[in-house]
Amino acid sequence: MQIRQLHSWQLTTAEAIAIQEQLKAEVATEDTLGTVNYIAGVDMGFEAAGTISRAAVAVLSFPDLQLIESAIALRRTTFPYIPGFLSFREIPAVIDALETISTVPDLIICDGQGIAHPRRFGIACHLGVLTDIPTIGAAKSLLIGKHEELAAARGSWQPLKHRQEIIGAVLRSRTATKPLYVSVGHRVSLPTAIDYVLRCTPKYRLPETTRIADKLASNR
DNA sequence: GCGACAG
DNA sequence: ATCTTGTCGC
Repeated sequence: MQIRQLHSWQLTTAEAIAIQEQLKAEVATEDTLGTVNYIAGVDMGFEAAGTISRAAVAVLSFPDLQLIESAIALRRTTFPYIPGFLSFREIPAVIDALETISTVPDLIICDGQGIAHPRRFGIACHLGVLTDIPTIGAAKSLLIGKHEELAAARGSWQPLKHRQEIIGAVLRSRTATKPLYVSVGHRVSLPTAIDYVLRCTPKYRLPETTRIADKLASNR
């Protein structure tokens, strides 16, 4: 698939902030997804002391969650890890991998935040705006926001709030395990995002999509 | 100025 | 993310 090149990736943090502030206006928070037959998971791994980025994309059928196609892309790492700027470090290699797949996904679940971000433009939003494919942010830990205590049962969730705003949901994808931080990426509402994440976690805490992409990205 | 801080 | 073995618990 082809992905539009909206900007350079060789940036200072000040320039990155300007891009986030500009592109967040293109993020769609409502549902505009069609029939979902394929869901992709994307994840990153690093080699050579972090100098090489390894992106993995796994396209699974939905709702049966069977691996249909996968791709891996290696690329020199050019941006450091700075909380709030994850997309500038990971998306270049992810795009390389996405460009080689033939099964265009109807939905992408990202390993990181969507609008649950200081400027409401986490990696899931960024990838969504660039590809114009519906995306969901499903992170393993918190970036920003506060929430009430969460019940232990799978399926229970609490709104994640930041400055009077609901920016996502803290979701128990598996009973008695640490929750997932789910937020809107692009073209998917929060209730729909929660629903897809639950339907992609029939057995483990992490979505099957990211679990498979994770294995591909880590060489083992 | 002091902490918090996706992967 | 990555460095790393065994071990506790359902």
